[in-house]
Amino acid sequence: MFKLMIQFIQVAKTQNVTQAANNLCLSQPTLSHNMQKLEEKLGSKLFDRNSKGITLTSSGELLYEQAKMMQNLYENTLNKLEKNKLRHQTELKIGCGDAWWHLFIRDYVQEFKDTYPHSNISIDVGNHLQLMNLLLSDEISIFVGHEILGLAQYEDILFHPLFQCSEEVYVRKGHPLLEITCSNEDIARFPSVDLGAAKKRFLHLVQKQNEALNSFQKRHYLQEKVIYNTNSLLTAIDLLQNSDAILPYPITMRDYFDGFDLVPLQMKECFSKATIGAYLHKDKLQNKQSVALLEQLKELIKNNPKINGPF
DNA sequence: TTAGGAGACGAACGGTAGGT
DNA sequence: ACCTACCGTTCGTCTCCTAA
Repeated sequence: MFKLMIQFIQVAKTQNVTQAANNLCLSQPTLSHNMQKLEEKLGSKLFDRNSKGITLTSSGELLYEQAKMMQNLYENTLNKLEKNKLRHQTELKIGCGDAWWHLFIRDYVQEFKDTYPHSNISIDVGNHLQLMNLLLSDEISIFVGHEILGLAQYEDILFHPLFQCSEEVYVRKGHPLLEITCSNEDIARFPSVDLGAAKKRFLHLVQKQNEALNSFQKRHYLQEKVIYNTNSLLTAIDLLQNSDAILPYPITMRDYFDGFDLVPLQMKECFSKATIGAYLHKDKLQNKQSVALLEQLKELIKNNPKINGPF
């Protein structure tokens, strides 16, 4: 029926079956036959036929107006479907921790927006466990975060290392620890703000550093340790500003924290070093878009002065 | 694999206007 | 009145697709 309508529009437009047939790449008899079939299907006479050619009847005029509207609607629908397809084909679904958002993911998203202005963008910022859940349920196609041993040991997940990053310990201005050069034992006496996965890393580190202490001291310390648990960076900042709590966080966030009057402690030794990389499904490695995304991230890291060289 | 239907084509045909 | 050109219709045949 739709094909007949397209042919009808052409005939009505040219008021000439032969010319319309040429335009449609059909033979004139075929088109003539099809117009009769259309009249039969609709039960209305659409053309007045005479030796000079054809003219539209009032029913033909009415159908012509409606058919043009149908054609416009159809073309708009095709257009929208195409745009929708494109939006989903190029859709960016990425996850990261707050630190990596500020360090380079934000720049990547900006580039993506410029390249694909009509594409959907979905960014999840959170801790590793949340992001891993999103990755496993295909809500995001990739996420950037610390390497956590064991986290990528799911059968279908790969960790692709990108660079190494040192951590510092941030506190409010005027914090008592700012007067000294701190050891890990010094900072362990203060409450720590735990941003999701940071909790596990920190406890692991504290336990490791205290292996030399006797078991009584160790138990005593761990029991007394106060932890402010949150999954929001802004809440963590608020907690730091209004308490003596400490926050271990990547060195690349120093400028950002400075804007909130938070400063790093002077440490006797490097507090911690982590490998930062991209987690993605193994099967996504066959996907051109995912591979391109990984390459673009590597390029951004290479050109980012705040990152001390790629991994 | 095959039969039936749909769609397309070329050839032939019919009707009419305009020129001679 | 006849011829020619133009336009649409009808008919027979072929090809391709689909369902059994």
